[in-house]
Amino acid sequence: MITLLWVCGRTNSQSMIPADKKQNILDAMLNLIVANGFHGTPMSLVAKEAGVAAGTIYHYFDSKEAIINELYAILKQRMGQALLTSNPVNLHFKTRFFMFWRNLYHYIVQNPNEFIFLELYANSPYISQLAKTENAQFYQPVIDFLAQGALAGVLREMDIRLMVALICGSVMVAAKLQLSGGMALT
Amino acid sequence: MITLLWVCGRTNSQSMIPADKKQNILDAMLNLIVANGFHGTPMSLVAKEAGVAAGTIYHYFDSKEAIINELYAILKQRMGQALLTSNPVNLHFKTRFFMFWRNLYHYIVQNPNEFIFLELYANSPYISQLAKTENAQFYQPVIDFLAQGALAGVLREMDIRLMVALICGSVMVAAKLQLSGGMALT
Amino acid sequence: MITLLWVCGRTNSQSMIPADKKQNILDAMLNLIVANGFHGTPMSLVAKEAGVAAGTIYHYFDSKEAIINELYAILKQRMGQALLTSNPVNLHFKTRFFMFWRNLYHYIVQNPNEFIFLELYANSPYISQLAKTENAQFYQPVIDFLAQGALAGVLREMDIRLMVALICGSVMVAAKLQLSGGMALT
Amino acid sequence: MITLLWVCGRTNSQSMIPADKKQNILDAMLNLIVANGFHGTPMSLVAKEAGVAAGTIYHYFDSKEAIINELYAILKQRMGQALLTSNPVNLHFKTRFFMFWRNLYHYIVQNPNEFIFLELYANSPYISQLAKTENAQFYQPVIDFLAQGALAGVLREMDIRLMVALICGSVMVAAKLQLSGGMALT
DNA sequence: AATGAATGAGTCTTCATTCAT
DNA sequence: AATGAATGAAGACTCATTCAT
Repeated sequence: MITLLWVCGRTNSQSMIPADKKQNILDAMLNLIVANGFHGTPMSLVAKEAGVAAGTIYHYFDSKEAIINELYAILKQRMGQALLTSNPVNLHFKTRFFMFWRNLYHYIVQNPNEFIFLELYANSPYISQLAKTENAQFYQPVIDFLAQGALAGVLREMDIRLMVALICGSVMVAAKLQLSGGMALT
Repeated sequence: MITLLWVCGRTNSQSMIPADKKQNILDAMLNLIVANGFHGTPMSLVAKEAGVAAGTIYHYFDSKEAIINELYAILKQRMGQALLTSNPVNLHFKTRFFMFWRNLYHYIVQNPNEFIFLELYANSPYISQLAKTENAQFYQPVIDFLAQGALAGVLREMDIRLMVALICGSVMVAAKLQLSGGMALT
Repeated sequence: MITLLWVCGRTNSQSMIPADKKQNILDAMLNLIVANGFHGTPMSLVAKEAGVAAGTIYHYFDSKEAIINELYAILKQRMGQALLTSNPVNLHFKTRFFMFWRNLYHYIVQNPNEFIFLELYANSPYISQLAKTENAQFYQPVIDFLAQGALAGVLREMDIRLMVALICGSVMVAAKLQLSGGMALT
Repeated sequence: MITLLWVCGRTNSQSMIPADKKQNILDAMLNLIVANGFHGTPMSLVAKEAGVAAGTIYHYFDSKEAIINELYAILKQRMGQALLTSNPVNLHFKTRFFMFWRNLYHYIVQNPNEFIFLELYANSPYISQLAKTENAQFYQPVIDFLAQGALAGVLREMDIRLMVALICGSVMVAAKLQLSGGMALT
């Protein structure tokens, strides 16, 4: 007997290729966490948003925390790449400085959810202290850049780390301001 | 016969005056939330840390959320007062500017838990949007100050809000840096 | 130093005589249980409604259940007396029959809360089975009356208990109908 | 080695088909509520009685109240159907009258728990007022029947609602009497 | 690989009762 | 006698994770 039922019975997820599923899970987790926070995001909701069954998630990830950690690793790298865009080493120092500032600013404004997640993650006691240590590498490209500038005498010999903090802090707050209020930066 | 022994014989919780209990609960909540996050802080743990029974907490607060909201209101006010310390209106503008910066910096470095809580709260989806709107008054003293400077021509006519953001952002990041690393600011 | 504060400080309950307090507690329990049910009536609410402190209740009663049981005993007796009003033994049988019906009907309509409480109590698994056995005495006057009628040949020799049930059932339902709907009985 | 033990080794709940589980939960709730009342029936006990885990209940129902409401809807319908058994419209009026009486009586005597639950529910402040309004449809078949009789002149033009109340009240009390005492009705 | 029903530990909260004052 | 703060055992419900299908 031939039946068409299995055709109709196929859910969306049955036709999804595995790579899509994993990506869908990560996307769902990102958006839900930004909207509701870590603990406001039950796995059942992630499953629904990703279009898979709850149990399926555990074929791709070991645990909820594992998803979040992987998500963090991916987004951290994406942000790092964004910082280096159009910023070759051979450019003038001042040019590169503004380029960093602009790149970070645009990344945040154009990918607010990713940035909000990174901040949530960095501030959250949810993650292990180990992960926080890695966090130091977060701004490594900027650190390298500024260290180079210091050697070249452009920057005073003050603590490079403080510079990084001041720059990044100002960019973040400026970007947040635009996101929340609608003020455009020139 | 007058004796002081009864003072020692009283159990911990019985000897606490009500004001102490409420304060202990707030303190316990603050420290636990900073250590473990909102959702990593069960009421049972707050009770144990505060030295009271679980049910006792509900004589002083309506709910877990009510404790957190009250804590936020208290800390927001404390931080606001810290900003205005030694910062009379009749001082020179530049002097006041640095005073703001120093006050905020010192407040954060000396009360890291309070500051971390305020940031957690401000970034958390846990709190209502209403509370977030009130949050705007957070930096009101700084806003007022800068607006005044703008009128006096010391500051360019750029958006005051951006200034506030840049200043506060830089202070926060600098303070965070000191807290995490041990770098002293001069 | 003379102070008037103690005058103002006196709460209502301080000036209450004990008999009043006990009565207030019973009244509060009755009305609250009718409105909210046994389990919807916390002792704290009874205390507030009665105008006494929570702990005070335990000077007059052993427990919540004890209050309810005492309340039941009182109301059962009041209803029994209402049934016998203007119903002397020497009246004509038929007259007495209608008098029972009327008395019960009026009692219910005029004291709906008391009647509702008696029904709640009788139907509730809250009370012990022991109390339910005593419940049989509930309609004892009516039973006695009907038994007498049976002997006199006015009533057929059918089960007196069935008669009681039929009469009481009809009265109750009729009274409930009036209470809920506004239909007057002639 | 082939063994049949795995059949026995299956736990109870795993071998249950979903329909059974839902039914078991409803059955457990019915019996426990009749025995202990609404508030004397914790979900943990329902779970144990139904042979499922506590959390499982919440796959089939939204809340404790939802179970109770669904139970009520089911039992109300069952009782309504019982009333109409062997009671076609074309029968003689008097015959139908007795049939109603007998049907209700037998339903109550044969399904005492169901009936007790229906009464508990109807009298309980546990349920919403909305549900109580629907309750009016409870005796709709009887109301319709009596209205028809009134038109036909068999019944005096007295309030149909009173009639319904009197009949139902008498049946209920008679049935209760039998259930409690062992008196048989002829 | 995919499902989703099932689990049960853990959460916030309520409340009858006690007891120091 | 009276107070009401304090207690802590339960209660309803959630949710990360497992596992038979």
